[in-house]
Amino acid sequence: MNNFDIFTTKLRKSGLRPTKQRLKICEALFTTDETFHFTINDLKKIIEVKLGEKISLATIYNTVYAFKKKGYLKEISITSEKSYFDTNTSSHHHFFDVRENELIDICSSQIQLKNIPSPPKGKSIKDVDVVINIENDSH
Amino acid sequence: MNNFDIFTTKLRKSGLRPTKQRLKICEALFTTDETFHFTINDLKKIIEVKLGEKISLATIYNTVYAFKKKGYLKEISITSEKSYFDTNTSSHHHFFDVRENELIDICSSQIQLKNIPSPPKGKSIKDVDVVINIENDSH
DNA sequence: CTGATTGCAAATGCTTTGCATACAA
DNA sequence: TTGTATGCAAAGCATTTGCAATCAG
Repeated sequence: MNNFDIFTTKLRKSGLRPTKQRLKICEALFTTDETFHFTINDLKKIIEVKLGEKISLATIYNTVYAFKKKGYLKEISITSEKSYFDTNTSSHHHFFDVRENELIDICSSQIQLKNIPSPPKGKSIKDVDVVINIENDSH
Repeated sequence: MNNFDIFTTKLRKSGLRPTKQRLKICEALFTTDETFHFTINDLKKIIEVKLGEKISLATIYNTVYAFKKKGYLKEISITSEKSYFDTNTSSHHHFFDVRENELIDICSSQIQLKNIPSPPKGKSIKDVDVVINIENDSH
């Protein structure tokens, strides 16, 4: 399966039609082997600079949130004014530098979580996020 | 030490003068034995309804962030458009209902975290947040 | 008194919405 | 062709800023 087919499938499964702009968004998100963290604005910049395409914010927002809902992207739980997303959708955790607003992945197998309590009645666990907030030593 | 003195001390230690408005904010935050979660807007409403005092958002923001910086309040790491704060500053974790935007405390001793990786060089760990995202079973 | 704080209103930044135009099917 | 998606601009919130009026010390 080539990239075009992969992207088209991802979009269709997310309930979106494979339009030119959305294929560009897929190209920015899903062509590199390495995963990365981004804000909506980062993504817009990447598409403009690397792919030479101007896409409206509205389209980027709705595509990213559709992918998040479908599980192709994860939103990261941090105390920041912007939303951060991660193309690494496997279960894993993060260091978050609170001064620099910088994220670093932590492999999920590295941290052991035990005795996770049961959720309230009628609720089930979607996922568990661990954020290790860090800052410069000089504090 | 009475409440007025406690509040005055907290404010002074946070680098703020004990003004009438700020004492009201303290009253809303630190008089109940039970801890609670709130957004800036929640806090404004609480002060208006329970204490019959209108305080400008600007004052609430800068007071809450001063208290956070000093460690009298904690900001909670969740994927939400608003900032959530917690008057419970002891180390503990949260359930977060992603549909209802509802937070529930989890006592820190309940969850066991092992093998927390070392932070990058020059950085030290400020704190560790665990968020268990939950949703209704009917999904 | 006097300088720091408040309160307001305006600005900012992120995100969402509405609608005419463009485009995939 | 035809209906859905896009793009733009404008609206909506949360949060921040600037400055004249107020108040704590």
